[in-house]
Amino acid sequence: MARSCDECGVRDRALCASLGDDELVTLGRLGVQRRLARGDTLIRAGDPPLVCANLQSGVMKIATLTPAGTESIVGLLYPGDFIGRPFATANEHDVIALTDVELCVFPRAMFERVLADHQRMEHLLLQRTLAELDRARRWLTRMGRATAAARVAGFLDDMGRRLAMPDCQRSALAGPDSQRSGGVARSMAYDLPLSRGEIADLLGLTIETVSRQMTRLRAAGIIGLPGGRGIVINDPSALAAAAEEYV
Amino acid sequence: MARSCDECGVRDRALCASLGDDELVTLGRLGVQRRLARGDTLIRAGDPPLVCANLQSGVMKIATLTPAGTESIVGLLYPGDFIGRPFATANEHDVIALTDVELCVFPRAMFERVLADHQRMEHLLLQRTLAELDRARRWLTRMGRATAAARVAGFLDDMGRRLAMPDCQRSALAGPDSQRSGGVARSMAYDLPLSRGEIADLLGLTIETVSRQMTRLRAAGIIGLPGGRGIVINDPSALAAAAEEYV
DNA sequence: GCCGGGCATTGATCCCGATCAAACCGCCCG
DNA sequence: CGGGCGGTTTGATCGGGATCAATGCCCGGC
Repeated sequence: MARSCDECGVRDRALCASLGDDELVTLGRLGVQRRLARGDTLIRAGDPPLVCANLQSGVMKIATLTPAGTESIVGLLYPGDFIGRPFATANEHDVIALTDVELCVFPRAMFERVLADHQRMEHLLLQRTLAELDRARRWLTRMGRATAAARVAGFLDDMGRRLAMPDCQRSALAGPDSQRSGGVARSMAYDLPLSRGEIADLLGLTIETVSRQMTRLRAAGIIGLPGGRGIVINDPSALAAAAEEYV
Repeated sequence: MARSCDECGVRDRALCASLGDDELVTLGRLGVQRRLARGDTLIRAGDPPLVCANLQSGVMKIATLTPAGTESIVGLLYPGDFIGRPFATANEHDVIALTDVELCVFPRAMFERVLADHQRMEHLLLQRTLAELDRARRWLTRMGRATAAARVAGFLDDMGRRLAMPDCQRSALAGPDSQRSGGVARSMAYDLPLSRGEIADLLGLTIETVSRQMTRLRAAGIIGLPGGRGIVINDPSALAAAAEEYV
């Protein structure tokens, strides 16, 4: 666990990238390092928003309990991502660790003051939030019209791309063992941070359907399932194509 | 159509609410008033983002064409809403008029400069974007797990609430003929700005299913369908309850 | 009036994914 | 080594919503 911001693995990827070294010292004093174990809850829906945070390592989920009691996952958080809902009166969603995670946590009121004082940081947060909104809306069209096969393929594709990004290399997960080179997607392997049940919650499917679609993709030679949560993407372009199967 | 910002119906509801009267004059010179007819496209997915705008009256949709060619609607825009995607290199979605609309349009680069100069406006945009993200995520859980009945009920409920808000009173739509008073929801009537097909695109259903669910709600006495696009909500609390039918 | 076209409703049937049910597979612990 | 337990896979059946098809309704043009 990083002692100071200098050692922070996401120093130039998180919102803090908008700060100079001197400002960072000030912010560093406000934030406290925290570890959460897999399954721990950082933020609970309905509670007043007490904290904001930067995710340093691991993966978290943004989720809600539906009236029927099943959980719906509406987003995932990766290293470097900002967590929390400044300016709100209540949290809309739970934020829960999918793996063991490391966080840099700030009291919300204090964080809002920092935002007001550092226009570049507020600006960066705006850009990210706009991008996140686009991403949520892309997800929305997938939830609206994609078949079960396309949802699973799209999920595996997205996850592969995300975990291939540099800031996930040093995370608790097994790193991808190969990379995209020269625009051509090469095969890669990684461990899913989610259980089958969580994937089902994310995709609006059941565990059984997720499992069946995965075995279909394996039977087609597109992916390998070495056991546990391991995934091998043998044919990334076929996977991407499978993700386009819309109604 | 308003000649100046003073006459603008959404002056204190749009992003401009963050500006003083003097600043408003400057901004007013940058913006140009535009009318669009029902069905006209303001922004096309894939194009570089040339414009931002404030919606003054009418309703618009944010939509994408799926690989299969059907349209998926990922959001609606009402009077006072901000339109556009500053800081992006390409538009992710189409923005299309559902009714005749009035807009106040700005060149994007110019609008970005205004944001940089007016921290309060950028702040307001951030707050709205965060709220919009929450709304998109709430929608996401509905798309993931709600039954067809709950989707339709939820849509009618949301639309009723939105059109009951003050800034829609003077729009091209028939205004609601009664209001919620003292926290108790009263019956109301309005005209839907969307066709059955558009509702289907929004909810990830087919036209036939939307139609059937509406007749079910009418048969239950919860709503009335006076013809055309008219909607009468007889029993708002029953409608809200029907919107909670999740898997 | 009468026709024609666009949208909405209603009906019949089909199919994908949910549900119910039963193995199967590590993995930890005795 | 056996047994139990959580998670995953596989199988059989069911049902909600899609699909295919026909009819109805409204409105505008002539």
